[in-house]
Amino acid sequence: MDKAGIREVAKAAGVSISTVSRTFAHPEIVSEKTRRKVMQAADKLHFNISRSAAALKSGQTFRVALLMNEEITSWFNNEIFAGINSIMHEAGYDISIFQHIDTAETRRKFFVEMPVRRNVDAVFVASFAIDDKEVEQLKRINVPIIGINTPSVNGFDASVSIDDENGMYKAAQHLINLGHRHIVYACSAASETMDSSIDARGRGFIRACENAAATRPDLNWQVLTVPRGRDFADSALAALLALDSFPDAICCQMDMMAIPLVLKLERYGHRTPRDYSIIGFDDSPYADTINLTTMRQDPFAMGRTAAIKAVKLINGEQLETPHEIVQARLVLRESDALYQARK
Amino acid sequence: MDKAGIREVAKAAGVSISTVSRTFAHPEIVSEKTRRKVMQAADKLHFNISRSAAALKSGQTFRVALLMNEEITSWFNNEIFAGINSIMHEAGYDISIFQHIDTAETRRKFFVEMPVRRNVDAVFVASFAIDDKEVEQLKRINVPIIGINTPSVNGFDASVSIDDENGMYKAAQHLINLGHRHIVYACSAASETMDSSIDARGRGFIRACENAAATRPDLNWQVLTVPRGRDFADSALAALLALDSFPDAICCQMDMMAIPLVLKLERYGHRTPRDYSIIGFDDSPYADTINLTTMRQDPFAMGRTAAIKAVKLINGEQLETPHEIVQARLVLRESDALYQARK
DNA sequence: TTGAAAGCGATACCAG
DNA sequence: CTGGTATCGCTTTCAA
Repeated sequence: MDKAGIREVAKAAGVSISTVSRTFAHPEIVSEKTRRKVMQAADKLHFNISRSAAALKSGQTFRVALLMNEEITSWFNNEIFAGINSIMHEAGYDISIFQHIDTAETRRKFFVEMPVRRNVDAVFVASFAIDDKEVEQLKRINVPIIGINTPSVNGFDASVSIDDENGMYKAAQHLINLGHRHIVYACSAASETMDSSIDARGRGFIRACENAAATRPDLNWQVLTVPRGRDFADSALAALLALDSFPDAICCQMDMMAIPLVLKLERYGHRTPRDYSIIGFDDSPYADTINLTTMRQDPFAMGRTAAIKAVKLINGEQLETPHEIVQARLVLRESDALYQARK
Repeated sequence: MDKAGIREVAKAAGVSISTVSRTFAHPEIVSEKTRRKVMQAADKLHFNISRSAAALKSGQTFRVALLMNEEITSWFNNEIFAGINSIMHEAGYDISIFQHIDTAETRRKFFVEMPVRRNVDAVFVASFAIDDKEVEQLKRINVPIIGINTPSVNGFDASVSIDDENGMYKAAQHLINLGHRHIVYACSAASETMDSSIDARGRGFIRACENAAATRPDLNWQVLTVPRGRDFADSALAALLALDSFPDAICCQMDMMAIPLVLKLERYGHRTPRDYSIIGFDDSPYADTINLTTMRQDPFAMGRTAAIKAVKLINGEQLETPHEIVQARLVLRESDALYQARK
């Protein structure tokens, strides 16, 4: 019943619609008196400005896309999203989320459909690589493309990534420096359909171990890969317990691997740091509660950084440093100790 | 350089813009041949339809608002959001998130600003109460208002809520049935500025205990309230350890209270279920990992349910059951056991 | 089945 | 500082 149009407000206030428009868009160039009149009328009529109309005129959509592999309910994705939103919401943008861009089918669907059906002012790609053809398709919509933790930065207008390789290198090095002899890297298998940024962590581990092996011939290290999926941690637990000898150090691809391991290994007589050292990656919830030594990254901050870049790009500004790399930081807690031979 | 307009597509395809529009909006009423021509031209020109223009015409904004107290990074809010998004995204809507509507100031700001600046087709209110005046203000924007876990359903067009009171009643009753003598309810203080749905849990606990006390005069129960904030779990831990006698059962307001407690109490010699029973509420991450008995709720499903209602409401449909209440379910794991007198 | 034309609601340029 | 007016890109009768 109440269609609070700009016109009726104009009429009620006794001014033109141009003036009403100005009152909202550029209040400073409208006379104090007129402004008050308009505002009063607007209030009385429960007038809301139409974003769609404003968007149409301006050519912007005030909407950005966020592409991610897996679900938004994962710790990482959620933090990224919250970080992006903390900037974009203030700036007047909403976020359109595209989840599970992780199978050939959903990817195809996305890259065909999204440019046509959704309109966005920028697109964020989180944690996975898109190939050249896909970049090409995205470019058609002619808006900035910002990468977050993308394995390659090719075709992106801006990006912020954590140095996964080096982060895990440091984690492994820490374990090596503690004197450990038998180190295993526990990780879930890489996806076959996509190149995920997390895969670089394994390479960091291997590099550290290979380096060390040169001067430490007694160093025994191995990569233990378990299938992806809901219970990758249980799979790793089982695989670990089935080893010829239990390792004295475990390097985990992520905290979500490490946390269940320290909790459950205890039931099998392996207690950290008494019996083995373990290190995680992420510093995600409960890492501090269980005193897990881990590599900290701050995806919320990365989301913010990416969003700030996006806003600048949208506004046509140039970026000083379009591509940023951040380092993970070792946070020492109590799941690691100097190597001691088992009695 | 490339302004892929509907007009140039029309020209390129040799048809009118009406036909181009129809090809996208109602493909079925366009002849096969024409449709192909149009699609081809559209492809070639990298044409993307403008949502803003479509929205303007249709009167919809294809955007909904989600109001929540606290942050979206909490487990509950994140699940709710993911649930809503799983439906709304498919239906073509994006979600505008308003966080921290939890102080007098932010609330005022929100209720004044959002109706004016943002346009939405529906608004979701998650986990807190809004007062009559605020409902009034929301109603001005004249769109459906859907509540999720709102203490009152007053003024809402639809809602889905968990029965917090009864859920916690059941949790407490379970502990009582186990024969426990000394039960404490560990919770963080209610917010002073808002009525949160979670507050009902405490009432459920109290009701169960008062009931039981009638026939069980030896039952010793108490409510242990700690300040809200980052380290409420540590506060509770300290408070628990400072009690005259350690309880034989702990009933927790939520898993995020229970999980750190079981983990940390162990260091002080209290092990569950050997020394005490403990029950959580939520069934949130790691509850299963540590074998926590808890009351399960499914916020993702609640988000979906709410979203489905919203879509119907937006489309002018009537709801069979606008207001739904769901029950939490006891999931038995291994943090509870029959009461046994301490040696 | 297709085309012409009238808006949807705001913006901004150009006069006054 | 304020008022007309063309315009943004699409949707939707109404005719043909």
